[in-house]
Amino acid sequence: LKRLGFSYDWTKEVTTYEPEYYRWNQWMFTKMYEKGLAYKKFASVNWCDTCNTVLANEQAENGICWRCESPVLQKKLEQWFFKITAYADDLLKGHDELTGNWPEQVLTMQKNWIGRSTGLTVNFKLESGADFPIYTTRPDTIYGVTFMVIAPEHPFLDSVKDPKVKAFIEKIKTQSTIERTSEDKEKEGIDTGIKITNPFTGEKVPLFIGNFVLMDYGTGAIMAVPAHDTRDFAFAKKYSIPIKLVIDNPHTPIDVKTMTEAYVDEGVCVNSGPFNGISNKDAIEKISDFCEEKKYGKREVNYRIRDWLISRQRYWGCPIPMIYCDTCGMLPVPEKNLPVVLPTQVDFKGDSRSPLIHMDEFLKCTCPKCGTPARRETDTMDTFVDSSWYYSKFTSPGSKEIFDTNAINYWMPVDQYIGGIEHAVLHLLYARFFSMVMFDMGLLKSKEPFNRLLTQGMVIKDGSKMRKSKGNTVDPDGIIEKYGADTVRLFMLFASPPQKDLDWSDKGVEGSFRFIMRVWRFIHKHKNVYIKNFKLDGMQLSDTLQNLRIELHRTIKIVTRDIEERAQYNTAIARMMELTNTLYQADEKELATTEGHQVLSEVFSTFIPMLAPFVPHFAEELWETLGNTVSLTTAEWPSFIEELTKRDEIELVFQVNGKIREKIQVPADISKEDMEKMAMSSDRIQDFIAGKQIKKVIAIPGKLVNIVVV
RNA sequence: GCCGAAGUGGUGGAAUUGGCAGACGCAGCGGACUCAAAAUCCGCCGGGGGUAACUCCGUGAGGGUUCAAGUCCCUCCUUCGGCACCA
Repeated sequence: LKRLGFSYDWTKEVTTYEPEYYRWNQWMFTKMYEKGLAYKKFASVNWCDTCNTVLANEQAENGICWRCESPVLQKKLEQWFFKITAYADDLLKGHDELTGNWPEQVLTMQKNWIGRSTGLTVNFKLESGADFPIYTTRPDTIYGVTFMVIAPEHPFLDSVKDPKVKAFIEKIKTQSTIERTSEDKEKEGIDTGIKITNPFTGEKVPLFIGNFVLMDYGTGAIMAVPAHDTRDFAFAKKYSIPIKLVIDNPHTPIDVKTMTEAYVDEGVCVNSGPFNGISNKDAIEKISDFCEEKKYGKREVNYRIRDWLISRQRYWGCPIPMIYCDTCGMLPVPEKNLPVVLPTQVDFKGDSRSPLIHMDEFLKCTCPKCGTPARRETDTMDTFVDSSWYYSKFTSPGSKEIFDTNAINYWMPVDQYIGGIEHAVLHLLYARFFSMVMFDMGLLKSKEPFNRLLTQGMVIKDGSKMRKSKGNTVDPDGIIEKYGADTVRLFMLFASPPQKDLDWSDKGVEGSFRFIMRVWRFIHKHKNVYIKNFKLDGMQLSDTLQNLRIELHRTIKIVTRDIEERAQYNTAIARMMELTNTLYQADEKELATTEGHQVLSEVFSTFIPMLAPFVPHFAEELWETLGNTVSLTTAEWPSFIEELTKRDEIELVFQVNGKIREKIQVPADISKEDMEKMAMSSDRIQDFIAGKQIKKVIAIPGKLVNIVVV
């Protein structure tokens, strides 16, 4: 990083493994515990056997551990969670603010991950008269229910006696996540013999256990409408369950007997009691109203996102600051006793458990309430907790409180954040959640942590992402040795826009080196003409010099926009290469005049600062060569004169029927009428329109004239 | 299956709101300089036809809108990414 000349402010460095940093993790945790945003629950969780720890949903990618790529199992364990679901709506609403400044792709991924759906929770009835609640987003199909399905893990099934049913439940429970969600997942189920009553129709339908119903979404049980749901249809066919049509295709009526797949499109309600004849779209609202009036159930919002499981059975991490007392129960460590320091003198026993469990000096403590012996929580926090708020700690790394108020209000939110797309539903979601929690605690003045986000592409080498663990990295030292650090910087920025993936190749690195050397030679050749306080006001310039000035100001404008607004550095560099080409093509005799010296002085005093962010060492050296004594790092970014970004003459294009037939040079301020006249009087245009009828003439000022003939 | 992004010369990639497709590089070809080479400077560089002026075609494929489409709309193909029994 140092050889490449990156400008980090190391006085703001923070280190997440230092107790002085992670004490604030613990402080945040206790605050969140007080607010009910951190809680412990016994739940089925993702477990990685290789890492010997649980994982968050976001970290169990397709049933594979994100760190070691081994299959994830489900285990029932008591674990700590952050209640990110309480912020699901805020996280979604915040997207409005981010639209345009965050890549659409990231917003979409987060939106899908949060997975908000609106529907109806309906209480079906057991024979005992007790409620059997289900969740549906398709109230319009409720008259078509022919069976019900419940998740194998559902506690409702604990009382089931039938040995065949019990055996089925055990079989499904032992399957791994991958087995249960594999590609050729066959829907499997068994009839419990229990009958459930549909409050809308009074019909009694069988209750099945199904491997495809998820315990932790909705109520863990569903109503099944085979006529209008693909999964229900397949299940009904397999177990010979009746199918009842309640939405008909208004164009070609459906015959239930000959149906080969569920009808999932829009249509008209049939067999639906009072709702017959209306469109199913209207029926969604009408049936929901009816349901609420009759007190069968109520409208509800559900989310796909799960609470963030943050406990880890890893030793290396920030200890969760909780104490267990036999008399007082579970208590957070009081603020004055923070941080709970992770012991670094540890003895790894070689078993799968955290060494903290064997360390009495860590484990044993006194209850902060009653003073009797108690023990500490031995789980540590997910490392993603550290990175969920570090950006705000950068504002005041040494502060006694979590943040220095003035500093945090000055710096936050982050103007420009940069990261990989792989963090779309991991770090970027967690960081937004934390930022919102900190906002609600009054720590931050903005809800969103990052105003603008740029997701840079991956660097690909030999077909896969360049990474240390793959061993396909390219060391820049070789190229630095040969061409210098600035060439490496320039080349990488010039190769492609930062958002795009880049297939690494050093082909073309010569071009960047050549450009730098071209600039070097030109400036050294003319360094003696440089006037510090040049004065171009009121000077009459020759066409060549005026043109050079215009090119300069256009370049400043474009480069400024490419950096500030577009983050497209390759085109900024291309533009500076063009300016260099113009300099080389300028008449040496004209450059040697007094006016020429003035113009060159303007060029040098703006071009070099423009180069500085790309090639800082090189620019600094040239700057000094010109006799400047103050470093470029404190120089102002060059400004441009808008008037000088406009050319006096422009090239006008004449088209006949959309095809270019002639190009001519005209004054830039030519009127629309004159443009048309010139086009009409052109000999070449006349050749093309002679004897034809002119239908239309389109003139776009400053651009072209198109004559439409038939 | 659903959602999203992308597809432009030999090659990396350009192209404000629809307005000259291929900027700027790399590779290649030619010229100048040199005893020669390197470096440098200058020029050419999508395809077909034509001696030439010029002309026709061309942004994954096929349609459409428009005076005008790489850009907008529809259908499809390919690649990459995300979600994936979410009821």
